[in-house]
Amino acid sequence: MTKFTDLGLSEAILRAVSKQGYDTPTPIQAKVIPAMLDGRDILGIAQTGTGKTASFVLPILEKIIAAKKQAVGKTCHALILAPTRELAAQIADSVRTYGAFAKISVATVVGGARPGPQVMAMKRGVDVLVATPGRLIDHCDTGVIRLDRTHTVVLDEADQMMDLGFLPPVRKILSKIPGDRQTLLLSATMPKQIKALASDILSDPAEISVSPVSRPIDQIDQRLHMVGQLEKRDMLIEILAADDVDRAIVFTRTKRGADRVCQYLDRAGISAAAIHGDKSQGQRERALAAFKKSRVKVLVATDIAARGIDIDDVSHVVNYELPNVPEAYVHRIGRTARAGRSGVAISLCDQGETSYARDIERLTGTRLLPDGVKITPPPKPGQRATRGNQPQQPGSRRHRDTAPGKPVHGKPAHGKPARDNQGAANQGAGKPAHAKRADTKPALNDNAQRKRRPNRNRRPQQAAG
DNA sequence: AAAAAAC
Repeated sequence: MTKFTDLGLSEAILRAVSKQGYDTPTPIQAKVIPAMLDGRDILGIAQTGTGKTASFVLPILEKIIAAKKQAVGKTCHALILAPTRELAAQIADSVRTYGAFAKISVATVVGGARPGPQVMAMKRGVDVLVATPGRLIDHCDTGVIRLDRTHTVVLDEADQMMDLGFLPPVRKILSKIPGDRQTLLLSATMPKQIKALASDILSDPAEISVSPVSRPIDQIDQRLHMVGQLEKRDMLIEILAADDVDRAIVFTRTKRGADRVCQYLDRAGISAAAIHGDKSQGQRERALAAFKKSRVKVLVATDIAARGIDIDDVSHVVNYELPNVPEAYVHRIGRTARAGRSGVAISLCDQGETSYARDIERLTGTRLLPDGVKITPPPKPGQRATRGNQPQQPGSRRHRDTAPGKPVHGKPAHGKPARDNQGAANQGAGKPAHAKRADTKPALNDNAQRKRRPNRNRRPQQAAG
C-alpha cells in the first residue's frame, strides 16, 4: 500500500502530514499528488470528505519548495480559487497546517474583510494565495497583486466556479496567469457543460475520479416526505425535535427563506442561526462558529453552505426546499455522514418540487419519491407575480394545495445500495485538519444593518392591462 | 432560476 513517504514529498511536508496523524494517502491523494508532481493538468472529480484539499495542497507546497531553491523573489507561486469566503478560509488553514515546517507564506484574499491587511501580506510576499474571485480582481486592478509568475492554479468546486455568473471573473483572473501554468479543476460533481468548459481551460488533463460521479455517499440515509407547502414548518419542527437529531443543517432555496425559517425555529424554541450571502461577514462567521461550538443546534443556510464546508458531527441535513439544480442536492447532503460516520438527509417536497425531486433521482440513481406521486412542472418563471406582466389566471396560483389533509410520509428510499466499506475507509487522511480560527475578533455591530424589503407585499401593477 | 462573489 502506498504511503505518503512513497510519493516523493519533502521532509518538511512529510513531517507536517505525520504530525496530523496521517501516513496513508486517500485514493484521490494517491492519484492527484503524483500527477501534479508530474506537471499534468488535472480534472479531478471527488466527493467531499475524500481528502480533496490535501491532495492539491501537498504537491503545491512541494513545487514551491523546489522553485524556491532556484529563484528568490516575492512572487505568488500558487493561486487557489474558491467559490465562498468560508471555503477559502478553510483551505488557507489547510495550507498553513501542511506548510508549517516549510516556511511557506499564505494569504487569504476575500471580500467582506478589510483590504488593508491583505495588501500588507502581499507586499511582504506570498507563496500561496487563497482567494475568492471578486476581491482578487480588485487587488489585481490596483496593482497590489501580480500573477505573472504564478505557475499553479487550482479551481476548487470547479462546477460552481464555472457557473455562468462566476465564469467571467474567473476567466479574467486566468488571463493574467502565464499560459504555461499548471491548472487543476476539482469538483464533487461535473455536469456536461462544465466539462466542456473545462477542456477550454485545461490542456491534456489527467482525469481523476475516485468515486462514481454524482452518487451521494452510501452512508447517508436519504428520506423524502411529500408535504403540502403549508405543512412544511410543522413538519420541520417535528423532525428537529426528535431525539436523534443532534446537530442539523436546514437548507432553503432563498436567503429570505433562510431568515424566515430561522426566526420560526427560534420562536418554536429550537436554537438556530442563519447563514447566507446577505449577512455581513461578521454575522456569517458568528453563525458558523455558534454552530460548530454547538451553541445552536440548527444552522439554517442557503447553498452558501452546501459545498465544502467541513463541520463534524452533523447528524441531519434537512432540505426544507429542494434545490432546482440537482447537483446542489449532492453537495448539501454531503454535509452529513462525514469522515466515515453515518447521517440522515430528509427532504421536504411539495407538489411544485416534484420535478426537482425527479431530476435528483435521475442524477443520483436513488429512489426518493414515494410510489404514485404525480410529477408536475415547477411554476414557470413567467407566471411569477414579480414580473407583473401576467394576467393572473385563477389556476396558476403558486401554492396549489395538493395534498389536502395529511401529508404523505415517505419511507426511507428504496433500492438503497447496501452500504459497503468504500467511503468509510477514507476517514483518517481524508479529514482536512482545520486549525481553529481565531475567534477573538471584536464583535462588529452589524445587527443594525439588517435589510428590510418593504416591497414584499406590493401587488404587480405595471403592464397588467 | 437562485446564490455566490467587489467596493
